[in-house]
Amino acid sequence: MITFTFPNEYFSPKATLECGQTFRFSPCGESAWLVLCADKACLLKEYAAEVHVSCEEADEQYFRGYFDLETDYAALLKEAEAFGVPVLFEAVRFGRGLRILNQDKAECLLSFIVSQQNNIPRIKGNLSRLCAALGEKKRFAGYDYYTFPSLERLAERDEDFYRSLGLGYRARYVAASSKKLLEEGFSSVEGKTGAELKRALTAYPGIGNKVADCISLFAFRETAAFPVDTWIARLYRENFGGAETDREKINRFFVEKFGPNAGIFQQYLFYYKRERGDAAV
DNA sequence: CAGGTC
DNA sequence: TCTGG
Repeated sequence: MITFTFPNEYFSPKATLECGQTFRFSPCGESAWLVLCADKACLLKEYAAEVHVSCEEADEQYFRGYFDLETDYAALLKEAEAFGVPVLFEAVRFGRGLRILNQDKAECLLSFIVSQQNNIPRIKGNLSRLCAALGEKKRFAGYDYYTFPSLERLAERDEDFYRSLGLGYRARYVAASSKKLLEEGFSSVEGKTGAELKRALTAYPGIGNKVADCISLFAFRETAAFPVDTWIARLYRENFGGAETDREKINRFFVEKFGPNAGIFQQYLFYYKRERGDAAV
């Protein structure tokens, strides 16, 4: 096991983990979290001025990439503030240290199918049962955890099995998309970006525009992808005086307004609106 | 009612 | 349209 550090000025484990982009993490006492992705695990510990990341030696580069540590968030926050939009200014202040993760593609795809019309505690429960049932048991830093299941294991189960884990009507989508992933992998999205990537992702069963934007942003580094959910739609009405109700139109409104990094700013806005829905701006 | 999709 | 906080 090795430990590397990163200044916490632009890395807040709490904001990064709790903003809703991932569901596979658990607090370990005060200011520490066990974070899981694919078949890997790491431990985050927050100190006064830095975050310590502990993982297997072979996984260091993986987690540096996972936590997006090569990206300059100081510049991104400056860019966000320069728009002069009060609610965005407050959101980046509130969510300071939030970083967009670079997640495993298959895990992200299936996780966000599970996330639709769902709440975070239940999504976490669904995914943890899914991993316990089909994943591989491993141990890291004294903690037992289950890996995200392989596509082989996922694809051999049917809808009824996923329903038994509590996925509800999403069970059909998980079963069908797992099979598609095992058969063709990501061949249909390979080399695609932007709108083409989004369209290709919506070809997987259970993936519509909103979930496709989430997967584009969280697993394909598509920083302009701007997921529009109920919270963003509310933000659009309450903070931007918007009148449109069509979510694709709301999506275009924000992408045109905030440009190529709109998706990153979306995550700050979403986190702020969900945590501080009562705030004046 | 919850970060929708078919 | 599933389901539970």
